[in-house]
Amino acid sequence: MYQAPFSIPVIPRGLERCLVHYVFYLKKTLVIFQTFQYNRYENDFIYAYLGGGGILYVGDRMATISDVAERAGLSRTTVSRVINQHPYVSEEKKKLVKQAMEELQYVPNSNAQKLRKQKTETIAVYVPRLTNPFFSQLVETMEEVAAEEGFQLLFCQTRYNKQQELSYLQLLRGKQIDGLILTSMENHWSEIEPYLTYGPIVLCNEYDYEAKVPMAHLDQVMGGYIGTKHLIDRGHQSIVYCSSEPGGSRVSKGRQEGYIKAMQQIGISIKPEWMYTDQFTIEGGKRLFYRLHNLKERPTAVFTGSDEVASGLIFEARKNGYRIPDDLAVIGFDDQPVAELLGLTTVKQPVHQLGRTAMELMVEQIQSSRKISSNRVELPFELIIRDST
Amino acid sequence: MYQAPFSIPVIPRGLERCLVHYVFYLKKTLVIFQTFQYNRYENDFIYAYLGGGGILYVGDRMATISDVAERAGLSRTTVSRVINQHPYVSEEKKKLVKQAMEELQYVPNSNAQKLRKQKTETIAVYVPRLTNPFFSQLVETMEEVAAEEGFQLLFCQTRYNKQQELSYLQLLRGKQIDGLILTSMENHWSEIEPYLTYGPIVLCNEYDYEAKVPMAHLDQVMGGYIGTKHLIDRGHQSIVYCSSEPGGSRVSKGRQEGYIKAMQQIGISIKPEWMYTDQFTIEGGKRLFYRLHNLKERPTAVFTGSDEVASGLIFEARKNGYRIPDDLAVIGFDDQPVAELLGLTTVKQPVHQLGRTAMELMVEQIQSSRKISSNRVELPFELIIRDST
DNA sequence: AAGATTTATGAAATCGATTCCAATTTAAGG
DNA sequence: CCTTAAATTGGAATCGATTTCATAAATCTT
Repeated sequence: MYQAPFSIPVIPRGLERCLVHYVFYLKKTLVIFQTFQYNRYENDFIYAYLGGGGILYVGDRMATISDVAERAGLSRTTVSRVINQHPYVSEEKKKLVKQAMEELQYVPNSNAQKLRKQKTETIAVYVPRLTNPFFSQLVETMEEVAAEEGFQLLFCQTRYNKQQELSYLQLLRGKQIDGLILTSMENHWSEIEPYLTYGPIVLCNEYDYEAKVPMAHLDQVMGGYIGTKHLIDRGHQSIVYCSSEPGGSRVSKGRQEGYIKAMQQIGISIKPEWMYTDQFTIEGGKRLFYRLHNLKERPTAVFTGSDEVASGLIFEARKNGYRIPDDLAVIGFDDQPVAELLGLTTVKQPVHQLGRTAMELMVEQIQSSRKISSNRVELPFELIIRDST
Repeated sequence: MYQAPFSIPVIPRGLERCLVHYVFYLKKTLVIFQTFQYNRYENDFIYAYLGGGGILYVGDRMATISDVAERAGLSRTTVSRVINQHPYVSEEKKKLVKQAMEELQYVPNSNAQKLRKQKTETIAVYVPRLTNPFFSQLVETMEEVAAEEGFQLLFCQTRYNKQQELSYLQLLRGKQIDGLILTSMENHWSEIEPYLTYGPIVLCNEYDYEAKVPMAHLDQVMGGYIGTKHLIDRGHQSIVYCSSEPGGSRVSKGRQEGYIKAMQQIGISIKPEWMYTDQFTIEGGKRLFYRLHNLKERPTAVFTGSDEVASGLIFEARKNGYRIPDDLAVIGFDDQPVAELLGLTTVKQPVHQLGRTAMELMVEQIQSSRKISSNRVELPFELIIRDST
């Protein structure tokens, strides 16, 4: 190993960074060797800069509460009291502190606050994927409500992945978030329940009657029923069901139950080739069309679990000369913006209300310390009839 | 004030919570008075429970690194080394530590880590609003890349609000995030630049040639030009321009510039009533239709700054008996999923690549300590011709 | 075999806030 | 004017981790 031909002074902590930055700024190469073993891995003093350009911002050390206290000639305690709006601080000192904060451009280090206060003012939202307009609307609303209430939103996509979902649950244990909203559930509730010890969980859209937690959702059985019933009322008998969500989600199970209920009510026995549960995108809708198209006995109507699937299906059907709804009636789900544009009959979900309610339940939960209630809010569906049925 | 008829023992910190929880569990009412004045506001000992029900989870105290150290019969330092995968820990002790962590279900408190390490592994993304599919796609991709790289995503909507945007910038100063990605900019760059001292900022979609920060964006002038040129090539002369973003954004300015360039190239002088800059939703597209419909001299083609506006416009036009593109040609922007469904000609933005590039630039920026480069990545547009022109 | 490295470990300091506890001053009550 | 309660203030402990610094044991070098 290279042996420096001169003795190297110990560089005080903090200074070494500045040195490197300065040399970087001068566009020179700097190599500092220090032989103390611990430097090797804990704070690597060996730097080499090998070219390039750009402007370097070496930030000043951020002002801390101690700086403010010193400048104001008061104790940290008093400054903290001003920050947190405690009573029992005289107007006079309050003004001194505020001025010092202003002058130093002081902003409290939120990690220190979180550590000490043991709360984070952050709520995580788990969504399978964001590009589904249903979920992006949900998240948009939730962010709005959270912001109103002074909370931040940590955003996670589970990508319909069980393992991903479980790994994100660790955020609760690591005290990184105050609470968790699940908009879908890949794992069984019993897998998730233990995490309640570490903080509140709220279900939104997704639901489970076993779970003793607040939830905002819709009666999916009713949703499936309403949609199917509408198709039946239009005179259809051979109706295909295609759900939007994979896995063992209650949501899709409920919808399917509603479909079956409606069909049985008029005494139609359901053929196995009428059930599809693996499509949940526009592309999925297109694929669905070809599957149906190739059936010996083609259905006359399709109940889809999302407007995305419905639009893909209609798109591909039209391309193949089908007239909608005469050759094939299609009903969607959600009432996404695209539904209006395409004249799609659909079962409307009150997304805004859903998101708002869930977030409000969460905030309430957090603010009422650790009391866990199982407040269940069920919102109504609405059938929007357009031209596709 | 109520005077307790007996002396009340001082309740040790920590126990009081448990007491309350236990009494709650028993569904009794408990009132604890303590007369020490400080309790009044700093930690309120006065509880009263007045009914209700539910299950109470009184979490165990979370295991800390000290607990792990004690159980393993080692020091905190060694445990920390195992957590952070430092070398110089013998296999034997490593196993001891891992076992202790397992047994205690230990998860490090991330706030303590952030405080000590002075980094948060969290990146904030500012988006004007999420329900615009362009932005939701962007965020989806960014979250994916961030997750790959081990970062979390804090999600903020600025709602096209200058003040909101500035207030969110404080997150950087409060060390709550390692970096910030802006997908739109309400404020002038000079307002934002000072915050660079506190951490890296990356521009995505939005851009500003003055800003010496990494950015991933598209040549919006070219985008505006390509779209307009296409309409001109189709034989149109009276072309209305409608941009998707309000405010002084470079993006819309650039696009407008491209439009003007294309028009001037063939010697058409632009009428003031051909320029609209305040519509950016489906509803906005509908409104736009009526404005155009009421003009004495109706245009034959419209260049819109987003597929949303374009679809609203087409929807309303068709409702009023227009044939597209014969009576009115419309070109969109973005190539959102809806464009294909509606057969909308559009200027496609490579959203995935845009989001991925921006996030990669950010991660690189964070990992290369504080070196600030002005790496600018410009991605290409693509014209997608369908049936609306 | 002596000196120089490398490996391995832990006690104590530190990150930047809040909370506890004690002490002092001011106001209210009788 | 004395007693009691309320209003102020600050020093030290604490939150739960990482990093510094010191020191000892094992391994190389020559």
